[in-house]
Amino acid sequence: MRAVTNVIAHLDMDAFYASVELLRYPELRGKPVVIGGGQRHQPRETIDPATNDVVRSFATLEGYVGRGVITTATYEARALGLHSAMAMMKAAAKAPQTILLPVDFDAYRHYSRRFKAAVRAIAPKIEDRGIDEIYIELTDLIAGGDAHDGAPVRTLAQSIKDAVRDATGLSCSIGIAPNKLLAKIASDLDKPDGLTLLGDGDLERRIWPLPARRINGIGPKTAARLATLGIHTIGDLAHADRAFLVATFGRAHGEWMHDAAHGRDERPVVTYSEPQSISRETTFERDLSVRHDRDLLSSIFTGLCDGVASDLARKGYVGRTIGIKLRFDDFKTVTRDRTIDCATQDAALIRRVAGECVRRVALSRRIRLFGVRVGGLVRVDAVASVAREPSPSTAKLFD
DNA sequence: TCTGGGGTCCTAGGACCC
DNA sequence: TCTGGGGTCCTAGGACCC
Repeated sequence: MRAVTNVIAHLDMDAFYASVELLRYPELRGKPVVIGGGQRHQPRETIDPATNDVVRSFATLEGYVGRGVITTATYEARALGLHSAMAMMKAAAKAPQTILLPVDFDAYRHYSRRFKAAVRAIAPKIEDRGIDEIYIELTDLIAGGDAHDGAPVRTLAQSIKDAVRDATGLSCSIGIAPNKLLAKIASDLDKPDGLTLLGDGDLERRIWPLPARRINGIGPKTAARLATLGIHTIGDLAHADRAFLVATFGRAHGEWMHDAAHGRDERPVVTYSEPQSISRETTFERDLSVRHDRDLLSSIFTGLCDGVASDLARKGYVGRTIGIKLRFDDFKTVTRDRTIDCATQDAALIRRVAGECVRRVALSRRIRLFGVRVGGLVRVDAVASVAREPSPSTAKLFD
């Protein structure tokens, strides 16, 4: 009997937010465009009196002032050196004529639901990995055929890509491999509109030359540490001594990295998971002083608590662990939390407990970011009783 | 010209209980 | 009185991902 080879796909929408915007504004196709920032940069529509046509005008990065970052850049903008997570001010200095559009999460969620439904109609076992990517379990759909570089796999993947395009007008890239780790790397190998199959022998040829950073789970910190040890590629990592990696990075992390570099990964495709926490946070346009901006901070705080409470109610959860996050002007971040006896989704109770958490932090610097989080979630219909604040809290926040 | 917002998971120490 | 483990929960920070 032959061992069953798993067939797992990773599907990643191409420049998702930007591509959704291009459906709406097709005249921007082919131009450098970035999505991000606040809501100040909506396109303006005017009527051309001569032709009666609607004429849109778009903001550019030129003269951008603020703390926004790019969430998505079109491939044309990437060619200019712009990429997601880049500060908009920096991007403006680099390529001021780039068109800037505000984010519209409702639109992206709409297209997200559509592409996932289209995939599900073909392959029902999918794992959500956020708004624009999923893993797809294909093992059972490849009926006995050769899992690797066989026509059935490629045909199936192409039919998924076609279904996504039919449902949304958008392109995606798919990677197919024996596990999630390799499928994820594969989907990135031929972007955009890619379809990459990884089979026997491809590990050494196609994966080992890649930077170690391409392994999902090796971030900037770990990659930098690896680089100081002379480990740059996935192949370097695979050839590194396992005991040395364990000694340097700890048992769990060291063994995981070594296994990953050898393409070993046995995580299943998980079709459902419960949320662990719900949070709201905001970065201020300018750093706020506890002394001079107390009323403003207090009303922002109340707004965050109200937001978390309404998210909990809408999604049907209550939680016991209430916490806050503060980021200061030096970017140092502190968190405080407290677990209460009875789970809640009540805004006033969240506000009171979170306020107690704030009072445990020394507030000597100006504040850049404020966040409120509720964790330890359980479904509201699964608990016997829910805690509520008897009356609106009058406790002062910043005394 | 620095560095968003929403998450997950891991680690490590201390409290507390058996 | 001293000497132990193990298990679980709580808290704070950090790395990482989309």
